Amino acid sequence: MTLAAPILSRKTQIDHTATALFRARGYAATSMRELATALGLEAGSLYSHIKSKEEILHRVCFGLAGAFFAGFDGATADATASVATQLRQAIEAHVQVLTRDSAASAVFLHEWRHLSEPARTDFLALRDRYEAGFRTLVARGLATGELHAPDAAFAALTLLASLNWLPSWYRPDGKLSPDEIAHRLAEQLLSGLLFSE
Amino acid sequence: MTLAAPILSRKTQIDHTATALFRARGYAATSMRELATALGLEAGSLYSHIKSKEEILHRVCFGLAGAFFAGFDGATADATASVATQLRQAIEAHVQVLTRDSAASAVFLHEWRHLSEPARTDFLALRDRYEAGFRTLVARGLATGELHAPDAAFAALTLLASLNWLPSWYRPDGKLSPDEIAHRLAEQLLSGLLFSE
DNA sequence: TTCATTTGCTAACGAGCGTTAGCAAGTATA
DNA sequence: TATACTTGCTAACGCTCGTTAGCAAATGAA
Repeated sequence: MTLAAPILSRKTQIDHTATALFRARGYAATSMRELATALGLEAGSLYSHIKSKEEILHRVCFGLAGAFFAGFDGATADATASVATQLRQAIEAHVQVLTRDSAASAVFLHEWRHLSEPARTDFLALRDRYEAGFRTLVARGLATGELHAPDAAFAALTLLASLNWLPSWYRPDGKLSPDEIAHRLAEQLLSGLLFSE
Repeated sequence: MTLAAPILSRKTQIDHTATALFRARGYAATSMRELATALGLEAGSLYSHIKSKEEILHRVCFGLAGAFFAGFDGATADATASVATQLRQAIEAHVQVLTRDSAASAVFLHEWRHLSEPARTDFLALRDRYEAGFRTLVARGLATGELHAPDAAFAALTLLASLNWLPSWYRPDGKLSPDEIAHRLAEQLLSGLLFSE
């Protein structure tokens, strides 16, 4: 019997390290040689595990899209809940993904533009579909009278905007826990949408 | 007498075109040859007008910082106005800068990381000083009881986050005018901060 | 033991990068 | 007309880029 197998496969290690570098320096400004050095390898060795630099970016972007969708679906699964409750849970789920993997989130939010076609178009379609989920939720809230806003699309965009800036300042060792951040964000954003709190 | 001098100096044209490219492709992924081609020049010719690629980025980032400060100072000049009014005007001023020069704003918000030291540190200090202006305004509002929030710093950060996502989706030919956008954003964000509207 | 797989190395490729030097034409000033 | 400045060109520099080929050592399965 050998020692325990590595917890993470080499490929996964590459993805994680690359994500951190892409976040810190940007995709275009991160070289494969930097990435290899960060992993204690030579540049050429990376290609025993991956096919290309862009493949890593692709995996990170689409992987996180999946995480966001899973969170949203979970938050809105209970159709008997009020729209306000569903929206609050969707916000909290979104924030949980952002904080659980903030580096990947930053890449997801900012580096997707370096995907080449057709991946780039596919990605934007996915992102739009996700935003549409929030849009629809807000629109339903307006219809039932639970929420107030001049325009559902505008309100949904602003809401996601507040959330998506989070990876720019969130630090895992900050004084607020992810749950507290999620709760406060939901509170601050919804009390602007809800009739009298 | 010659014809009217060019409205924009060659240097300014370079800055504008570079800003658009930096926004669309990112600083690192924009080559000087691309920039030259977009201006109908050869790459080497750029250096009759500028000293380096980074010099352009520096001018864009610090120029916009100046614009943001000017807007904020104008919005908060009247010390007799209520804090809520000052904050609303500061939001509107911020949005006006973001919409008036949305490409430069996007560069300001996302590409500053490619500044090398010491410019990068100087830039971050400037940005923090600007955010502190909002932080202080919100804190004063909490003190006077005009605003409610669990934490001034957190509220200010969320507020700016909502605004700063704007260059990601704003289109000058969209259905909402900059003024309408500014007004709606201020309304949506403040009605979450103000006691009963 | 034999064979295939995994993992990593060295060396090199063609390409593109930011930038510079040196030159030439046009324009403004004297 | 002479002088200086502006603007732009061509050609090239040293460098770094992503990626590949070929080889070697270690590992696991048969």
